[in-house]
Amino acid sequence: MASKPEPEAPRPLTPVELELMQLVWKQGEVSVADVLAALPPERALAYTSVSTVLRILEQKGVVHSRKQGRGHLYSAVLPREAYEAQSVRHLVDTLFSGTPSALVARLVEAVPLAPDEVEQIRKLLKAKGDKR
Amino acid sequence: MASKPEPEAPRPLTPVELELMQLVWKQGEVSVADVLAALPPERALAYTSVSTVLRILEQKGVVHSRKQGRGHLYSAVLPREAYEAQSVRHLVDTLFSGTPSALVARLVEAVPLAPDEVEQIRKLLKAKGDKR
DNA sequence: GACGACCAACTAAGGACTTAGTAGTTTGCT
DNA sequence: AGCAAACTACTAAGTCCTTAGTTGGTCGTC
Repeated sequence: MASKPEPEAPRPLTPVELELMQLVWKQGEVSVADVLAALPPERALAYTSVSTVLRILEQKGVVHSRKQGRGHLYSAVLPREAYEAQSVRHLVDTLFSGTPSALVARLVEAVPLAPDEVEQIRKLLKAKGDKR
Repeated sequence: MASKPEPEAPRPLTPVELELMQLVWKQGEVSVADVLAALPPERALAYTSVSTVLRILEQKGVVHSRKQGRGHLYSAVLPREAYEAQSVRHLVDTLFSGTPSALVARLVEAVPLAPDEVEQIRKLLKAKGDKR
């Protein structure tokens, strides 16, 4: 059978995994050294730690690696947008009983919104509203 | 000094903790048996497991307990709205570089929005926009 | 062809999370 | 007062997460 490739348990990324993924998403294809260099100076992880986390991310199917010279180059399999979508959905489902407007309600009251942010959101809705 | 009561490390709730908190928030003041009874039938946790998690939540300062008859009654210290706000802020900060509209953009494209949901959100924005 | 630098895989240790058992205490009832 | 049921605190086992060391392989250079 095996008709569907199985989205393979979209488990949320752990904090460190997310931290490194941010850099992978930003840079496209990276070596361990690249990631290490891109980390803020106060975040002094060991080379082997970064290497281990990247390997775990590969096991989880979040990144892919190809051999290059001495080492490997890692690149994202899971696009950033997909992970963002998955995270938002998860939050709506677990905390806002599946009601997106409840999330937005909390957002506008809990986060200081600049006027242009409000305008931005309004445009998004307009586009959505018109499209149906 | 001790001028501020310290929001005492708003660490995110773990999955089980959140699951039980949903029931505490819904029911107001609950015993272990209440929580156990409110769990869906397919979620067969042992009495002692629920008891343990509630005790942990108390240690973390998320709930408060008072003695009542044989056992304890637990009630939320952290209001649901506060936790919702904290969660949304966390998501905006970690994944959307502090840009709320980016979250909403992802939301409207990733979650199927009913027309009245769109209308709901629009009203929220209107209220916000007018207020400034 | 050997050496030094770089790199990956394995391993490990400490902590947190989940689940639940055991043992001992409290309570209500007879 | 004594017993059974209910309840709590302690404890523990298994898993995952985070961090990093060790070991052994690979590559470019002399």
